[in-house]
Amino acid sequence: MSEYRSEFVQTLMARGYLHQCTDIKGLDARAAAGPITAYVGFDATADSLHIGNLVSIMMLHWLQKTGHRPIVLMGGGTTKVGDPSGKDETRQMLTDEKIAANIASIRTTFNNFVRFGDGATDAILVNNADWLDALAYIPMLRDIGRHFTINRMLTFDSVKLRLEREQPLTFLEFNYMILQAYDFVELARRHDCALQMGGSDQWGNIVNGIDLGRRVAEKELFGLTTPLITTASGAKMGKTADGAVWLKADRFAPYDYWQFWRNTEDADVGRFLRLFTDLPLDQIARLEALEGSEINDAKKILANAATRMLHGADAAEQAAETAAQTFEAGVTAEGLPTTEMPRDELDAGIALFALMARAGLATSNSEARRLIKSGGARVNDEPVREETHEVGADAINADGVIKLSAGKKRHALIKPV
RNA sequence: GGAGGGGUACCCAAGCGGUCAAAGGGACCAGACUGUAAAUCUGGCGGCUCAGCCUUCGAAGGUUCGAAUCCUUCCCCCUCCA
Repeated sequence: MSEYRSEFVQTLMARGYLHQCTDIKGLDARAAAGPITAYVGFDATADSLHIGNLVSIMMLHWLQKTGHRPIVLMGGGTTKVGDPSGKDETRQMLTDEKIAANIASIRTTFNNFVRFGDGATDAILVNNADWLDALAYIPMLRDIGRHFTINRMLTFDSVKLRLEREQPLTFLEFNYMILQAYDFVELARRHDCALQMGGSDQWGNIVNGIDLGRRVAEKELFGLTTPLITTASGAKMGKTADGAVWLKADRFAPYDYWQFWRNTEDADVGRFLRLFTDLPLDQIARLEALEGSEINDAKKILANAATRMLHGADAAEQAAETAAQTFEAGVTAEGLPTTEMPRDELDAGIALFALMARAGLATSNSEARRLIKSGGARVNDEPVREETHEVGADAINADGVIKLSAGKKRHALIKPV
């Protein structure tokens, strides 16, 4: 039924990963003819990727699953330069040590999405600092720089925006697009990489790489971008009460990650199942068709599958179990975020608002007071409206902890030690 | 270089001597309704053991009993002219 022959392109189309492609027919033909190598570049400005990177990561997953070889490109070199896209101001400089530490931290995220190794379609992870750091200035200018006109570089949004606002754009940052283009050429030479994938904001940079590849390496390269994922209500995905949805467990716990998916809007369930899980399409079609409260089952499956992909089966199961106990059985679940507290401090008694803040359910004592006053606070599932309510050792429940709740969804445990 | 306009809380944006911890909207939090959904309605939305106090309206000074509001200097943005 599909007009495409390669399983890779068919999958991209069917699951909704494709936004733009430089030559979809050509890419399809290449992928149908045999294994291709493709890459996605990731920034090393933080020690964790976030949910905005997930679509790209999933594309690498499908790439491999449909018989091709993924390259994870860590931007160890380009991070030193700083992508000016979408940034009003020059980004602060990171030290080499910090960048190296970030890369080391990020790389573990990929373990569950792609298989690394030495086989023909095994994924590899490379750092563009390996070649960018060693570039010699004059040869670089002569070999690469001559293919870029300032006229064209000035038309790029990332540059234009800065200039229009009279915000400084340093020569360093101005070079970013050249380096990213060069990355593609280098990967084509070293690893016979033929395709770059990325978010829709990367289109311009990707096209640059393709042009450069044709000129200096005489290779035919392809590029494709993924759509920007928003929720059905139009909000940008991944904003929560306290910031971004991170992919590293120490920044965003697996339980919270599971909850994030569990709370997906009805209208997004099918789309998210296709994008963020590896469940078969026919199963997704059935789940998507569920109506009314039955769609909650689909959301649990989404949460399980998405959490499993990132954090593994055990973590997913545990999160699901914690959620089932908390929301369905109404018992105290061990898996909730737990804060330890010295026993003697608890014996002395502490005001509820201070305890809520300490447990991370409010960012300040004032916020905790408001929360309690507005009726959102519970101690061991009993509503408490008095902000200065003393909590002491007598509040320790049968499970040996104190369960605090902020609203219906956020829970935390205080554990005496 | 000349002439105007402007910088207000997470974001947009009112206020232009006291009644301003600062209108309104968005985001966010809680309550109601539900299905741990959306939409809707209600309340909240600087900090502090909080009927009170403390710190905020680009920065620093000043006038005044009293300043986000007036004056001085400085920094930054926008528009038009050259």
